[in-house]
Amino acid sequence: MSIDCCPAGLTAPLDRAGAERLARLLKAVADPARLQLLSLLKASPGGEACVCDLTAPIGLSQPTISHHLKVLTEAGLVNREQRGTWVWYSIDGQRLAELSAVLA
Amino acid sequence: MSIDCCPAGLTAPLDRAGAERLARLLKAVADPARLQLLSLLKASPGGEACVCDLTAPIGLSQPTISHHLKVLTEAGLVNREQRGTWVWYSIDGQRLAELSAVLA
DNA sequence: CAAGTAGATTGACGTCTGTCGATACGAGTC
DNA sequence: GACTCGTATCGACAGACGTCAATCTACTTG
Repeated sequence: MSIDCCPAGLTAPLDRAGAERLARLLKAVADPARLQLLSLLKASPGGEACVCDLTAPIGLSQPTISHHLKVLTEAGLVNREQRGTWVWYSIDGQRLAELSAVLA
Repeated sequence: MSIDCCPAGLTAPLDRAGAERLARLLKAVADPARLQLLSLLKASPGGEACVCDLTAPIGLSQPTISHHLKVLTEAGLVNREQRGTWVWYSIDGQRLAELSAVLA
C-alpha cells in the first residue's frame, strides 16, 4: 500500500495527522453521487467516460456533477483529460485499490 | 461480499438507493476520530478494548468518544459489550473486510 | 441505601457539505 | 468574429456533522 497516510493501514494506532489524511480520502468516496460516478466509470469501457454521459444517469444538475468530479479528481481517484470540446474522466483503479487495502 | 448495498461492488452501475446505503457505511469510517478508534481496537489484543482505554489516546472529550463509538456500532463495524461497570468494544473485522472489498 | 465511577444522552454551537440557478470560460463551427 | 455547446466557477441556502459542557443512568462497593 502506498497511500500517503498510514503505512500500516489500521493495524497500528493512527496518529491524528494520518487519520485526517485518510479521512479526507474516504470522505471523497463516502457520498452517494460520487459512488455512482465511480461505478459508472468503472463499468465504462476503458474505465473512462465523458461528462456528458455521466450527468443524465445520476439525475443531478450539471454543476453538481462537475463539483463531485472535482472532489474525486482532487482526491486522486479520478483523472481528467480534455479532448476537444469534451472532458473525459477515468478511474484510477490502483489508487482505489490502495484505499481499499487500508481498510482490510 | 455480503454487504447489504451493492452485490457487485462498484463494478456495476449503482442505483441511488444502493449508493446511499454504501455511502452511509463509508461515512461512518470517514472521520479521523473514528479511524483512530478503529485502529486502536484493531491493534488491541483480541481486537477489543474498554472505553476507558480509548478516550485518553485520542484527546477528545468523553461524550465525543461515546458518540463516535455509537456511530461505529450502528454501522455494524464494532460490537458493544457491557462487563460490569465497564463497556468493551470490539472490532468486526469481517464487516470491515467486506466494506473494503466493495471498493476493490 | 448512599456514594462513587463508567459511560450515555441532551442541548447548543460553529463549521462543513451537497445542491441549485446564474454566470463565466473555452473549444469548435459558421 | 459571432454563435453554440460542453464544462467549470460563483454565490447562496438548507441540512448534516463534530464538538463540548452539563446532566443522566447504571453498576459496584461500602
